[in-house]
Amino acid sequence: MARRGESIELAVLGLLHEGPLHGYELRRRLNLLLGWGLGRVLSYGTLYPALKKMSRSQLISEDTSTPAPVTGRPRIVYRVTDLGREEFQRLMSEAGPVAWEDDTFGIRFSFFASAPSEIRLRVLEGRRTRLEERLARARADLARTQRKADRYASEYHRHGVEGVEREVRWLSDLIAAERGRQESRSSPARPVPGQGGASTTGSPEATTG
Amino acid sequence: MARRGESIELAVLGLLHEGPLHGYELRRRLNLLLGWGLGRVLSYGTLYPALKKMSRSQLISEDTSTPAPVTGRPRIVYRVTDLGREEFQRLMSEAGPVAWEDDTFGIRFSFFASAPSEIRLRVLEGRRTRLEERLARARADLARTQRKADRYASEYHRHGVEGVEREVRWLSDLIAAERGRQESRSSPARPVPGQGGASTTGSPEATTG
DNA sequence: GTTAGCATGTAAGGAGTTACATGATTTT
DNA sequence: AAAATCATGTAACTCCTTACATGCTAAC
Repeated sequence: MARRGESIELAVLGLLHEGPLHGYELRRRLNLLLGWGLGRVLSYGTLYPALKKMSRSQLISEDTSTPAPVTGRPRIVYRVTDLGREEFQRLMSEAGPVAWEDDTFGIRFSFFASAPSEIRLRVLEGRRTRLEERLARARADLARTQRKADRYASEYHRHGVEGVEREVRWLSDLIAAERGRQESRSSPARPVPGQGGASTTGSPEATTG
Repeated sequence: MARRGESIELAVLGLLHEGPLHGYELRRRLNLLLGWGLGRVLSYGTLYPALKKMSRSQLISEDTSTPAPVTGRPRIVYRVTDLGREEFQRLMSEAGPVAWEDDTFGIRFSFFASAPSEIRLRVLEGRRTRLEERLARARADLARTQRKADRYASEYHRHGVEGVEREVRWLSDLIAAERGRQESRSSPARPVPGQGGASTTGSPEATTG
């Protein structure tokens, strides 16, 4: 399982929810958004074929009407279709392990504003549980191999474990905040900054499970 | 240029320095050693072809003499050759950017015990510089997009930056320890900080600006 | 007048995954 | 009797990267 391919798809869908974009700008945003921004960058060799594929499966539409402002070339502007919006909600609601994997979690989290609170909470809690399971295993490994493993190897292991512990604390804070927001639902004094762009408050499918 | 391909090669070479191993056991150690241990595991579809390739290029040798103890199958025991040892030292000494990439850094660090202090220091400092460059860029991005980015996206960004800052502090501690070890060469056996137990020094003040 | 940024793509290939194939032994 | 662990491999596939191809405009 653990489809990696969905990561770009989800990210593109999420970005296009805020408004239409062309490939070049999409890539720039993607690089900022994803871990790509730190170090690695997404190549055109990945992006453009992915866009073509999504276009073929009707998740997004191509619009060549607006000519490029800088160059004279037919700049292609992409928009989410209704099918794309459906798919986005489906992907965001995905409750299975895929939602807690390292690579897709970051993307999901970044687009939390476009998902209902129940789903946010479910993804956050699932992620935390997953990390705690890992921690248990990792700590067991550490204790078991500490005697024979050399200093550097076990120091690296220890550092990794500490990093996961830090993320668990972060998740716990977020979960608490999310719960607080859910409880005070009756008084919408502090809504999630939905950014106006996509006013698709209609039928978020809520929870599927 | 086979940048990523070196990670398994280096890890196998490093593990075999401690003694001969067969594929199955090698994979188990690799999973503990690398980030693979947390979550993902290395598949046989990667390992065995990689071993064959290394065998062809004389970095390791196959030994089918010892029969499998459990099954009757011809268990293949791998050993580092002299050429493999040379290659290992060469890879460990690699001062270029490859040595600071996320994926190869962890492996290099885990095998620091097999490298001289100068190389350890060089790799640690290179890594820290690289991370600090990233931080500068990431913080600039954060400041620039903070206005328009929504809460969740920027929170994720912030969390990532904080994680990198944490790693920089970790590296600085290690570098200081390494320098201390270099200066007092006559009296060795100064341990790497953090050996004594789970002393999580997570101070809440993490941001520097 | 050359570098940098805008803008869209294709071709070749690397690295790794899943699924498949085989079969023995130990544990449940 | 079934399941897990030991043990080695191959084939097909996916995702992504690098290098290439094209050409226009703004800035230095």
